[in-house]
Amino acid sequence: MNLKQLAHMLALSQTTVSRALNGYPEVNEETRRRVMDAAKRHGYRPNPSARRLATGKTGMIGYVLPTGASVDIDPHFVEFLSGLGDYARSHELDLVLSPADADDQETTYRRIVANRQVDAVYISSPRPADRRVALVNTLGIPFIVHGRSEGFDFDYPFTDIDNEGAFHEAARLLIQLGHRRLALINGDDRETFAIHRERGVRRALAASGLELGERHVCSVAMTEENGYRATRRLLEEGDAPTAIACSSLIMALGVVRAVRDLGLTIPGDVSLIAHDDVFPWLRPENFSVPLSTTRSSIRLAGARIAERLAARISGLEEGARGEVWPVDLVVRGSVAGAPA
Amino acid sequence: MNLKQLAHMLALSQTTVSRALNGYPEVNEETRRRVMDAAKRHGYRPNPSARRLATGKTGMIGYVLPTGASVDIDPHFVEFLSGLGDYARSHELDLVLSPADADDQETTYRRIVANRQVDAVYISSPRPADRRVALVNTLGIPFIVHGRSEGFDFDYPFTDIDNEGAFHEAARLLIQLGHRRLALINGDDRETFAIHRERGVRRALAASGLELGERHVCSVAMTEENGYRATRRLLEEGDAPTAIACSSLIMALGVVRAVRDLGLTIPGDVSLIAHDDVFPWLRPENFSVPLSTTRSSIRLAGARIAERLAARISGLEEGARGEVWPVDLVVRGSVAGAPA
DNA sequence: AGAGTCTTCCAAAGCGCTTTGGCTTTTTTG
DNA sequence: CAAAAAAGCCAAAGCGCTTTGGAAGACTCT
Repeated sequence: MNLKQLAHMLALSQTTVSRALNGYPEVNEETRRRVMDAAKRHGYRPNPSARRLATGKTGMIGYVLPTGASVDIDPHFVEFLSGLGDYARSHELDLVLSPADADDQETTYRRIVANRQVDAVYISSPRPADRRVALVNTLGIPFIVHGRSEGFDFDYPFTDIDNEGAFHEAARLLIQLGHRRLALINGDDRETFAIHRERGVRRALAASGLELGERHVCSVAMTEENGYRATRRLLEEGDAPTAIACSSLIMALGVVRAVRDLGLTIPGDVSLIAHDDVFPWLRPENFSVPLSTTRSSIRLAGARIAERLAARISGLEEGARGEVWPVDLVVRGSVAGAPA
Repeated sequence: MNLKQLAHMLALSQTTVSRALNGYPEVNEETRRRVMDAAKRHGYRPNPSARRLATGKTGMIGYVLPTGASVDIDPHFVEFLSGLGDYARSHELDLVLSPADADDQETTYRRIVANRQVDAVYISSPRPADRRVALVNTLGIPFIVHGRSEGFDFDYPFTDIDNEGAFHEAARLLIQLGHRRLALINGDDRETFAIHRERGVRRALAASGLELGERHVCSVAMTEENGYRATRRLLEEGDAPTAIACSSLIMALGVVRAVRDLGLTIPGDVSLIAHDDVFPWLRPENFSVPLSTTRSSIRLAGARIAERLAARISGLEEGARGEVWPVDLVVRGSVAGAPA
């Protein structure tokens, strides 16, 4: 059942039927009702390919997925996706993932924009002066950044969490508990979130006249193994920290294992605070010692990003407003006063 | 730059240019070269929306993503996606995720087929007599199932791993080591993979005249917490098992924690074998006691599914061939002879 | 040399929708 | 009550591609 047939059986023109269906004003309400009714009765659904060719609208949002043999997609992604999908579903939006060579995403961005394959895109894991953000900004497609970039001469719309504030609070708590030597096991420090977290820790330390030792900060891919290695290194060298802030629950698994392997305890010898993105399958309260965390649901962020993208597509949202969500600091058993 | 313009500047008809570009035989090689050349020089890329309307081909593969507040997307998904994306990239395929109410995916399948939104779909986590498989089969869109369904009167194409064989081997090893009371901590037993794994364990036990006790098998969502709970329950009751087979590395984290909490050791008191889908961020060799596993890279499966989908789209693959991959049994420190 | 075959190209008809520009008919207005 | 404005509808022109059904010219064959 296409428009032509529907129009024919209603003895109306395609124009009128189309307008009736799309809510244009220049059609009699009585007629509109008839059309709507017939459309529903015959299960008429406009062909998206045709509509797309005519309008350029696709009803899809895009994400360029970096791939490659050595590229691992972050497990956070799936949780983000849950939120995004949840919102998108209720608004009949689909998500198209365009895989791209991790080292050349630009080509793919250009393609999906030139081809009008999606109505909007989002960008995640941005770095300072991220080229994707600049590119997408000039290409003129609606977008939202999940996280923040920095150092542009233009503003852009983003949704981020207060990484700096979160790690500032975490560090401040540890300092108040008497810790003097903190360490930070961070994610890839080319990404803004990691930079912000480090900044937060440093700021808290500085406020008490302390510093984050050169060797007390490390930046690695967020795997269990890396958490383990970093911790071993930290604790086996001289000047070992008495407290660790850690950027991910998965790395924290490795931290806990390393501490145990060294015959030390949490929080007796080492206090630990990790960032929790809220995975359903790994909860900080269930660690052998319940883990203190800075908590922010990445799933909620996904839903929010979808919401903003939808708003931008339909013109409800404009401008370059950035929003920064506060982060909870949840204290559990893994922190204690510094050992004497 | 569109076809019309290109044709005009070459003083050829759109027909000829189109055919030259798409490799039809009825065009002079010399002409084809000219066309190809000009196309490249001017960066001509056919508009996919238009092509799509004309041919019905989209260059996209689809996946219906079950969503809902209480629905958690499996973290395996992201790893599968890595593989899929990796292959898809090299073939200029995009993946469209259509979020659907987890309880009504049928509507979404019908929509994406009726609308011709994708050229093919894949289905994951199938159950016996899975309605999605039956539906997609009758709808006539090319598809591949990742995993297996059962109990149809038709065949369908799938790629699965030998879950039964893997768990059969695992159980057999444990039995050979003298274990008599095995337990299985399984995933959702409405899904085929879980059924197959249980079958594998039972078959191995039966071969030695043993059985899988009623209370020695549990089927839960694969979270750390559920692994923990299941293990506590198993080990605290009478008739506690001396060996555990576990369907996921994430649950195994909980198993290990529970064993430790009870003051027991692996493999001294309990042997443990878990299934490993090969996550880059959590490796069995890095468990406090290196974990024996049945191993199969879900990432490779993703790539394979993409490959088969591409083959089906282009007509290179037909029929309903199912392929079953063997699974490695990797023995590490977490298994030992049964305690006396 | 005329008939039949290829080879190579083209005009035009879709694909199914939206949107422009205009044409009636009805309603409002001075 | 005539003129102007508004309401309601339509034909047709896109959107940019593929594909059908020729047709012209070159080649082969008897």
